[in-house]
Amino acid sequence: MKQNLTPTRSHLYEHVARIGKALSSPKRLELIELLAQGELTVDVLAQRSGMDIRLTSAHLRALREARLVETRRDGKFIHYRLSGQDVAELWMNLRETAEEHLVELRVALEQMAMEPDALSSENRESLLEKARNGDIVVIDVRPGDEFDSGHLPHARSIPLGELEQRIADLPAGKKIVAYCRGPFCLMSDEAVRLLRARGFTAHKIKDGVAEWLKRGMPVER
Amino acid sequence: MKQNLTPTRSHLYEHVARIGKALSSPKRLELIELLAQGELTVDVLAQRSGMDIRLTSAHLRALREARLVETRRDGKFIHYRLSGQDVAELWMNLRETAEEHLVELRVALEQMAMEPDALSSENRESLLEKARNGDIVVIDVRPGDEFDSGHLPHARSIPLGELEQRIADLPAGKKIVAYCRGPFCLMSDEAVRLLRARGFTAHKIKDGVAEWLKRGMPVER
DNA sequence: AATACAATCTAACGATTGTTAGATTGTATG
DNA sequence: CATACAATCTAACAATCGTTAGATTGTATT
Repeated sequence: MKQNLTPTRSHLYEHVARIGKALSSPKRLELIELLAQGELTVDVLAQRSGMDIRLTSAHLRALREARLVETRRDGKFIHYRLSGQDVAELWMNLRETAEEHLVELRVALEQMAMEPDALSSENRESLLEKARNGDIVVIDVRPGDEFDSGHLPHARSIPLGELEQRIADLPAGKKIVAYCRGPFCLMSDEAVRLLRARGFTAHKIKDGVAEWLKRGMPVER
Repeated sequence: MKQNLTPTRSHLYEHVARIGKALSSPKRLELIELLAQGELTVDVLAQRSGMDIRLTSAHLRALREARLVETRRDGKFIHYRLSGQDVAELWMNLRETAEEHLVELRVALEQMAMEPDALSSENRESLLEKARNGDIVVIDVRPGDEFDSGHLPHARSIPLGELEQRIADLPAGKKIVAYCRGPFCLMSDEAVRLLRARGFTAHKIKDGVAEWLKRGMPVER
């Protein structure tokens, strides 16, 4: 990293490329996506991403050097968070551009996930409306702690692992709408499969909390 | 590039990371910025970026493999263009996030460029209004061919190199507003310096055509 | 003080990238 | 058909990066 005293044009691009570099690794992108849901410690990030904690730490270091994440110490634990809402939006922007232009990605997504209910900005509002009125039941199938750190309004927390036991709690006649972490998360697909097998009318939406926020929709705690 | 038959979660991030990788090189970012103004041939890109044509070609190849650019053959020439408006917006998004979080970038910009007129979305409209009424003169100091392929409404093309000779054409009493390629381009700064030395009231705006378009403003041909 | 645990640091490797330079392909023109 | 030129391809090198594993730091607990 040659740091000349008089900065030139090319230095400007080098700085921006630092951010690009931080976004050039699949593992780092996964970490950013996890952090888009809220602040997390290194070992939780390691668990959720399935990486070794040392590798996780190394990638977080790279993200911190690019100023995309910040840290906070709390006793033995170090909490990482995105340095701003704009970072989460940059990740989603990158993901959307990839989905737009990379056929391979679209194919892979179609193979893995079931077709979700389309969610334009109008029917995001109407979904909220129906959920408020109790016409539909919105369930959040992420682990309970993720629900606690922020979730869609009027959503009920039913972690995927507990869905089978708690399935009787759900009203038989109503349409169920499941969501999880976002477009790359498959827990809601699993939930919909299970619910349909038990005779429910169930759909998934692609949105996670981060996507919901990006569209200017409210999130509850 | 291991391509498994059954795609997994991690494959999804790998695809997105392909886009990130394409954005991880300063030279490639410069090419994207140039292309954000419109379609260009390889040798023009090489000239404008100051790179060897072979290196330019290699970087364009990387961009094409990430599907961020597309090509069109016209005789001996191959024209490159961004594969969509979203790519230009992704670049600007990346640049804005870098500017937001990297102090070094902000410092470098301040050292190199003069303070521009702030341009919120309201006074973008009012700038347009004043330019239409003839209260101010908007000059585009980029090379003439860049002006031809798209410019701000009511702007006059006065390439930086010709400004000194044509300075008499400008109305003495009116405020001059100069623009060029965007925030990383310094031609408008040079123009403002020259104009002020000759007694004009001159300001620059950071916007280039791409930034202007991103804000939903009209562009002329 | 000794132990436990979260997190980082360090060193090492193999793989990937950026760059350079020469050779080659493809198209238009005389 | 020969020449000119745009653009790509190929080979090679040094530099950088991702990953692994062991050693170390810092904080809380006993």
